[in-house]
Amino acid sequence: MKVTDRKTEIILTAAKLFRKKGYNAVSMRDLASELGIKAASLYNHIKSKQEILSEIVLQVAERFTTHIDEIYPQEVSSIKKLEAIIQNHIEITIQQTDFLACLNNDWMHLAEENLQDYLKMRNDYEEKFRKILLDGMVKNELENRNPEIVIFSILTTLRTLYLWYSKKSSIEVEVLKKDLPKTLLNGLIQN
Amino acid sequence: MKVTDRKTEIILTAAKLFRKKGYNAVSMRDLASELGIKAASLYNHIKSKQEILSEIVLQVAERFTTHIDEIYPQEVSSIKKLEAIIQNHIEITIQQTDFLACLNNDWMHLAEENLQDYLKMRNDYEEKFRKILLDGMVKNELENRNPEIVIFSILTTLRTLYLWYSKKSSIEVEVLKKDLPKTLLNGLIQN
DNA sequence: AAACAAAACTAACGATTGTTAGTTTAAATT
DNA sequence: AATTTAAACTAACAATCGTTAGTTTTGTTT
Repeated sequence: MKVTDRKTEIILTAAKLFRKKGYNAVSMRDLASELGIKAASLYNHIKSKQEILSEIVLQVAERFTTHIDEIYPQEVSSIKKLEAIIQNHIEITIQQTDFLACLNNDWMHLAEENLQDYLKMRNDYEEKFRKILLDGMVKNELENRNPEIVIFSILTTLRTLYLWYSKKSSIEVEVLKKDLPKTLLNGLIQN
Repeated sequence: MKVTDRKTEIILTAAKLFRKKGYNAVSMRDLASELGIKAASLYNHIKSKQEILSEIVLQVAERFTTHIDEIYPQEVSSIKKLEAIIQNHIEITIQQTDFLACLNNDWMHLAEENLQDYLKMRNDYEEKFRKILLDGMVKNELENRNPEIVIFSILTTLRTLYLWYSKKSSIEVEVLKKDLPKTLLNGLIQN
């Protein structure tokens, strides 16, 4: 019984390289070389370069989907839900930094069916997020403001968290978990 | 005297394609075909594919640099400065959507010297932004919160504004100009 | 009409791409 | 020890890449 099988190892290494140089800039020979083998040997473990990308992107996308499906129907305030979503983004960012970067940068290089699966998950996620936010505004838990702008601002920050996290890892994760929800939800200007 | 010379036309078309598919996924033949000519003909106007990328990225980067260099030393509140910076991002987003997308997605494909120029401009920009923010916190114009998290959150939203803008152009630009600063600076939760 | 410049063309180059076929080595199972 | 399986290898393929050289077409200026 292997702790990590070769396919997983290939995908993890691919994610690291894709993140650094982008999907199209990483050749199968680059990837093989990083693993200390020849390019042809990769095909004993994976079907194609495209399969590697789809495993990376869809795995993370499913994790987001699963979480929001769990949070969405709960009987708590919209603020609590938003906080839970933010925490989840932070955790995925920490645990799957490279995968998340691939999802952000290279999803458009997914082939037809994989691309459609991804886009569906992404739309469903945004739709649930939107409903939570609108619900909070209706119940006066959140300020009434253009919801699309708020959605965009929060989701964009969460999606690109990995850019910042890998640069400033000196700051404690706990500080991030405490201060990011404040920044995103409570605002900035003194009052 | 030409209204738009051929080189400019090539660069504009390239930016459009780079944005959609990424720098590495767009071949010189793709670009030529989009312009109705053959790939070799492009080289009557440009030196290399790399030159196209650097013209796109560095042109936008210089525009940001110029603006913050103008705002930075002014004798106004830090809030006013931040508002001006946000307005500038919105304007560049509207006027140079494709260029901005290229800067965000493909800057890492710049070759050595171009890459260094870009990174220097980017660092200088962030440094000035940071100083404006810290100054505002010292003067109690802004809430005291982890500045790196705030910087990240605001800059990330501004940088990726183009993603949202091109999707939701139905919303008036004026709404964006009014609501985005509020969202980024005033926060969300009712009080 | 002749001369010139600009901008397109055809053809081809060497390098690199993802991938396949067939073979050999190493490890696990009988 | 013999057999089977897993995972590496070499070699090569057709396609595509950015780019160059040399030529022809087009449009403008003398």
